[in-house]
Amino acid sequence: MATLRNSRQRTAVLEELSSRCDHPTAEQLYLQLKKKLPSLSLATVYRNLRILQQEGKVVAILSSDAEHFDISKEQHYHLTCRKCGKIVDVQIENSDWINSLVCGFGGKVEDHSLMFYGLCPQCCKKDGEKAG
Amino acid sequence: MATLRNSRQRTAVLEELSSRCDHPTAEQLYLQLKKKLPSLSLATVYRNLRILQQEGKVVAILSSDAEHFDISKEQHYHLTCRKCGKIVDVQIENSDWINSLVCGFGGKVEDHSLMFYGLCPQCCKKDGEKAG
DNA sequence: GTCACTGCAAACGTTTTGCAGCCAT
DNA sequence: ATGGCTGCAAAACGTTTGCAGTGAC
Repeated sequence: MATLRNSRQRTAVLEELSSRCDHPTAEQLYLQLKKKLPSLSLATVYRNLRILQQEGKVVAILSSDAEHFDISKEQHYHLTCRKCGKIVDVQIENSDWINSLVCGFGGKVEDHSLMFYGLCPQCCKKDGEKAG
Repeated sequence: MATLRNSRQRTAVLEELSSRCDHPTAEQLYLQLKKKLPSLSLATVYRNLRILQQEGKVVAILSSDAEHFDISKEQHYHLTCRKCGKIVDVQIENSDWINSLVCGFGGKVEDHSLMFYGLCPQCCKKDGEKAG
């Protein structure tokens, strides 16, 4: 791989992603960043996200609508709210253990990706109020 | 929802999917089915896959290349081989536990989707031969 | 006869790519 | 000055939709 340079755009993508706690799509990221870098192009956002992904600094979250992105901090997972559609972080106990749940398999399990579905804390609270 | 009819095309999609142990994309399914139903259209395959998905007879598998499909049999998971790209079935112990692994979360966990990554049995065997 | 379904083609939204010029090293 | 990077525009990709005609009930 060629030696990477530090472009203002790549730095901005990584900083913006680090400062947000939602998990934006490339376009959401682009719309926000365009306010500070008006000449920014969506293609540049995509290119940098792919580069940062290869570097291991960013992880992609597959979703049925579009790909979402997250900075890769310590091990954690995501839950997609079936009501408001938001993707929120969740913590898990014993995540190391998940790969070893696979049984009777002749191959090799190295990694996994896990998405939860349900209600985010906000929507869950609203649901409780309505029911109560 | 309107009353469903039994079309030759929908039956064929479900049968083909049941008879295969790989997890084809809509297009792979289409190419195979076109041999028996030459007038078949890719749009019809997509439409029927969505209908069967809503009926709960088919499940979609999100992947970075394209959506893959599987008949919904008893609970099982998938592993994507990082060498040959195939998606293979894996069995898991105690899959009911997975939702309850989430801790300190104010929302509600109802479901999850889990994809493993590693080597399929075939590629794992080849790797062993090369190393040994 | 009704209306769910089909094939076709065109449209859609997301992501990638080719290119000429730009800017960090 | 090299060549990784940018913006732009066009293309490519997987998937969906509108429509007129067809076929299951």
